[in-house]
Amino acid sequence: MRDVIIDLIEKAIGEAKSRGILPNVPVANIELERPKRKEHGDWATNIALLVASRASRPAREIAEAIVECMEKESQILTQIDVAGPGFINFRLSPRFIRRVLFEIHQKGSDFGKSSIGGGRRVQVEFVSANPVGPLHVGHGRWAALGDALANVMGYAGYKVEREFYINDYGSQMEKFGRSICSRYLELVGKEYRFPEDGYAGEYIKDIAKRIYEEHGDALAHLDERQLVDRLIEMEYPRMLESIKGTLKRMGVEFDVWFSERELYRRGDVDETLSMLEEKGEAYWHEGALWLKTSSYGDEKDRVLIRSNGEPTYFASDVAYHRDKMERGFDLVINIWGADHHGYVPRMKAGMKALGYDPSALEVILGQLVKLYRGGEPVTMSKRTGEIITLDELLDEVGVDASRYFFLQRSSDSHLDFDIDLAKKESPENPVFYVQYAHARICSILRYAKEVGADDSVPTEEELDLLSTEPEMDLCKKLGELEDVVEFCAEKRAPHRLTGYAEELAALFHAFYRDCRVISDDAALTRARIFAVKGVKQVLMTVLGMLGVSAPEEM
RNA sequence: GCCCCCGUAGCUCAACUGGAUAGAGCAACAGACUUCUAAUCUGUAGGUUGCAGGUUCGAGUCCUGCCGGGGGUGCCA
Repeated sequence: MRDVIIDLIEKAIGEAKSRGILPNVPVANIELERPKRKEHGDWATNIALLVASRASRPAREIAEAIVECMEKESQILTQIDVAGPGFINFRLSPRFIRRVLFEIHQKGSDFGKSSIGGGRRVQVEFVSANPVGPLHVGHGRWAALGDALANVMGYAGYKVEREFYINDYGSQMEKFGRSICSRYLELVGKEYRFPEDGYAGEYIKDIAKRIYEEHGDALAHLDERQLVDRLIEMEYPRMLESIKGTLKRMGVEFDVWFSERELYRRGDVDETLSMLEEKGEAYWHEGALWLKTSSYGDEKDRVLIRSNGEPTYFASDVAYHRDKMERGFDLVINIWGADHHGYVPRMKAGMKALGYDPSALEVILGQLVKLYRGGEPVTMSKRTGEIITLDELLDEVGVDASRYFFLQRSSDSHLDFDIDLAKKESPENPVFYVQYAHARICSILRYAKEVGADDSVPTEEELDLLSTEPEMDLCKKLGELEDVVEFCAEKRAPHRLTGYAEELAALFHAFYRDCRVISDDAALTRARIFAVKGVKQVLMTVLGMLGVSAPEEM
């Protein structure tokens, strides 16, 4: 659609130049946009304004010249106007607008797909929580975001893989083991100092209690090192399973669970580090191995191997990203919490040091989530007195509302999550508003079946009966899906999907009020059932990308 | 100190990356149920886009400097 009009404009400009009514100046890329105001038509371009400054002639004059030379394409366009300072506004023919319904009918769930991604292979790595504790609410936001982004990019023609990186190696694991060890020995009645930076959460005590119940004091004879290792090996897989369970419950499925240990086991870390050393990108200083990240835009060089011989998290991360690149992804997207923001230049520098294009790595930094209940911020769980876990939130407000709320805002602004609102089953709650539109459509279709209404595909002439404003608005909005998908994919901004869903739902509800679907007029009924089915399909598609269910009845 | 993000209606946010009269939802106020789901709809009101400059045909958007909020600035992850 867009391309067709752009093509017409290009031809018109060429024609105007050859007729000499347009000065022969270079013309920038033609941009078409959907005007905010209805009076400005269905599409508009500012090309005359851009040309005007180069040609030093009034923009309106340029615009007139372009319109003058435009073919009158009556099939698609009914009106071309010059407006305001020199915009050219296009109005689509009603028949063309309604045709979207045939397209939806034909393509089904493929309607809205775009090929803008060109089949490029993209990996989205997200959540990647340390398996040392339950997921918290912030992880929920990244889960919803990463999953929806992967969905929408898939729709936009990318080949997307979802990956979870498991930090099952190093100091976090050690801390986890020592924390449990301490709680366990406490139960056994042995003296053991709780690690200074250990995990203080109640869940650690629960784990220790369970171990005590299962094993009694049978483990207490082990020396500290053995015991900690034993506890790590026993408990981190369980924690990981529980994390997987929570994510699954949210409807998030990963293609790959990538283990940090595996990197070490395969020798990837050593190999990567010696490679960097050989290339002269890493050097030894004061007993530690440093990567020359400062020569690639980082503030200073970073340590890969500490002077105590232990590799840093950064070391395995460099190896990990090398592995990602070697797997042949064209683009790798990492979703990190905003507190990792200082880590971005370091990682990008790491990419350069390895010899990869740092623009193949994109990092989305997500801002934090604040929960509100009764207008008051909530930080702690009433039940446990600790940070609210994702599972608790899912218990309270459900998966649909959680996912929808997590996705409502741009990832780079703070999210205020109103628990009371998310639970409300009323139109103030956007999840219910959108889902209700879908349920209402299902109800209409059930009724249609009940009264034996003819729901066969209408002819184009019958579809012409959809001529009122609510009907046309609805069709126009349906036609925007592909644009929305492309925007969300290219800007990595799936939150715009929620806005689109709400707009579509609002137009449907307005249509519902003004246009009775099942009536005595068989042709009109056919046309309207067809329209309503189109809306249903698009709502399903959008809710599907958001990971929110589309209920048949509510 | 330096770096990054944010600041738009009472509240939560948009604004298609520089376009036309800055838009939605909620809350407020006034209306609409012989109806395919009123879990809905219609209307009214609400603004010096944090402040001050600058760039140009045109700025919420770009540049500079302030102010306020958040995050970062480890041989932590």
